[in-house]
Amino acid sequence: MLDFEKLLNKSQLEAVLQTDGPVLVLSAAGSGKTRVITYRIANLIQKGIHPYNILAVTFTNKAAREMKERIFKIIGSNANGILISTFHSMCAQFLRDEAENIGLNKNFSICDSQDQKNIVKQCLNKLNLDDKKFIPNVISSLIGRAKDDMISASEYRSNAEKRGEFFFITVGEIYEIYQKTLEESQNLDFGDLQFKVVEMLENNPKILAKFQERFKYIMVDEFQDTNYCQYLMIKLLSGKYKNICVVGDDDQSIYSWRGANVENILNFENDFANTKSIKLEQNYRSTKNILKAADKLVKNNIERKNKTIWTENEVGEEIVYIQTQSEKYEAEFIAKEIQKLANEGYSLNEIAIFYRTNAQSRIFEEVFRNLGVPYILVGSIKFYDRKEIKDVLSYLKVIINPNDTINLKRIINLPARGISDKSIDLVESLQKDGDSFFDILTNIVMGAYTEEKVPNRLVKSIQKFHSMIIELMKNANKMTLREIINTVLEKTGYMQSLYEDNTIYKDSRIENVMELVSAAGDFEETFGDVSLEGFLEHTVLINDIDKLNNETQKVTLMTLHLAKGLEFPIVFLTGMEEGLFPNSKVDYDKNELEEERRLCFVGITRAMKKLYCLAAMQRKIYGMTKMHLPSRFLKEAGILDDIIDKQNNYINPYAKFDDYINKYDKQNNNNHYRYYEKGEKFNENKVFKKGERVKHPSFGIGTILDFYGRDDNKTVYIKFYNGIEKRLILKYAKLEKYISYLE
DNA sequence: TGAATCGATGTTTTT
DNA sequence: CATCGATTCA
Repeated sequence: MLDFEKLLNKSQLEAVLQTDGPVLVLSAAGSGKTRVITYRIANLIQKGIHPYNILAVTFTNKAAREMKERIFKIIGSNANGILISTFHSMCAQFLRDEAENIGLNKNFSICDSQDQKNIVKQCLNKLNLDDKKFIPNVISSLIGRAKDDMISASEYRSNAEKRGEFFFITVGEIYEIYQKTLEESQNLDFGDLQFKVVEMLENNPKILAKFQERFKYIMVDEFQDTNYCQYLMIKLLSGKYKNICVVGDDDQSIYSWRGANVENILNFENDFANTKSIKLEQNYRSTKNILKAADKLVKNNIERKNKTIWTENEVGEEIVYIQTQSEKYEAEFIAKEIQKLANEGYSLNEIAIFYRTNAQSRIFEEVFRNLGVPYILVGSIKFYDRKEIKDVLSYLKVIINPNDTINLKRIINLPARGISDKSIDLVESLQKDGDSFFDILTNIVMGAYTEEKVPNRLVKSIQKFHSMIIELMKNANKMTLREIINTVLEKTGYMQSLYEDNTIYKDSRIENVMELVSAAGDFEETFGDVSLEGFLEHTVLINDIDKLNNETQKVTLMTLHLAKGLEFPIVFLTGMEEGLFPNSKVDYDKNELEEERRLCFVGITRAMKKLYCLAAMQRKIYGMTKMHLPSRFLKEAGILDDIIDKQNNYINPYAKFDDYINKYDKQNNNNHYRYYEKGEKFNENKVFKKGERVKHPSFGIGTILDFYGRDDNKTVYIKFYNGIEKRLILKYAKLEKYISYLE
């Protein structure tokens, strides 16, 4: 028996023991919510609840896996049968289990956001719409949001018609065709997985009753990130026994642009009668200094549940703020600092570097590679998103389900086998109701059409392709995953085409495809699942971060979004600049600034011992060098004061942004660090460069003409405004940079 | 059909 | 700056 009273603090204990009825756990960052969830599950099982009746939902596979590991560590095989899963994997599983009862093909494919975008593009073509006006990215995200909100295509359209909004009426039309395309190809997108489950539960009382009976106890992690559809699902599933425990933190809601609805957590008590609310406010992760900054920052948000976050941890080190000349020196500074930290005894996997946008990772990779800092980059281009991987996966999907037209069309002429886009159009024109694309191919092969309708040459090409697919389908049953993939690579000529490819991608593509084969092998070993279906589902629903393991001696690089749920002793928050973070693309009027601020809060609260905040004065964005002021968040968090001294003609960066930008000397690109720490003046500079204007306490303002010597003897040659030219020992000269914005 | 070139475009992205 | 996609050219 576990002694919960010893293992948990008062509120944690309360949350663990309160097993029945709706429970809302508001857990501040680092307050041990995973601990609560795992012990709560342990408690349920100890009380005699069968694990089969327990469901725990998370958002990432990593979180799910960690939770499983921790539970099995605590109570071992007693936990067998428990369902700990992400919303999406869980839904995919439900749908496959119930496929027959709801008229779904059990072998449906799941398409990712890239596929979604491509399908939208196809729909635009069909409807003859301008993709400048109806940007595929925007449309697919609108469709995604609609599904999150449980709005079907027809509803979407009729809603728009009621409002008389032309743009959205058209979006509705696209949505309708998009949905038809998916259905015909027996594909589900991420939104569908959940939408269909809710639909299934709403329309089939028997199925609903079965699920309700099974999941007597339900727990949801990161509840602030749930969307309306997920919320409904949870409400339905817990409808009978009402043993629903949700855990979340409204201050860490950073996915509203993905349909997450903070209201779900804010209104939980109103929506579930007799909710027991528990607050976890003691932080076990960070030092007082770090926590103070995070708390100070997030208090600037108006829309939040009021809570105090506190810790008994040590005060710890001051937060370090560094401003560098450019993004390159930002990276170099960090590299050197990492070296220092490593010498102090920190291991590299204790260090993380966060940034707002993926583009920022590039310079870190470059600098770290040059300086030999081992790093692991999480996110950005995901392995399974790569073209060559998607190609091979498309083949596999077609082998499982030849009616998957979306993927069939993707690979039918890849490598080229004489079935061009025109040929595809021709084949489609022969389509009759109920026929899939593959059915028509079969008909053509069977000789159902005359030479006039389908030219002989095309029939031959299609025959070859068709028999190849049939052959692969037959063999797939008898082979291991690895063998299947290897056979596909060989028989389809795809591997051959990679070798014949003479672009710069050749080597990496071959390498990646090999990697896929070994990933399939790993999958067989780890999951003991040898089914192709299982592997394919894994490839769509898994994310890079899921593979992140803490064993490797490498520094972690990732976006702030990916950082949620993780913790590191040392954290570097980079690119803390106005325009970048908060990002200038967010709509400040639509509360999106508050979400940026929460993102910053998430970043700060990842740090356990030491936090560095970095900003670059200038940064290349899309090839253009732009000047940036330090982020307002630094000021809000009390990390950076009003550092610009008005007496010295320096303006307050938070007051006159444009002035500062316009008048900054853009020629400035000498190679030195230019940084100052908290409390120091903006003009703190030990290094000067030729042509720069300086201010001397007695001689006044002048221009640097040249330098002589080095180190302590370094002499500077200055021509002052009153005509006097002087040679001065730099070390003793008490020079300041002189930058006037008032001229 | 494939290479080549031009030009538009670029916030974050659990699944 | 770098990438992707569409159009054009061979």
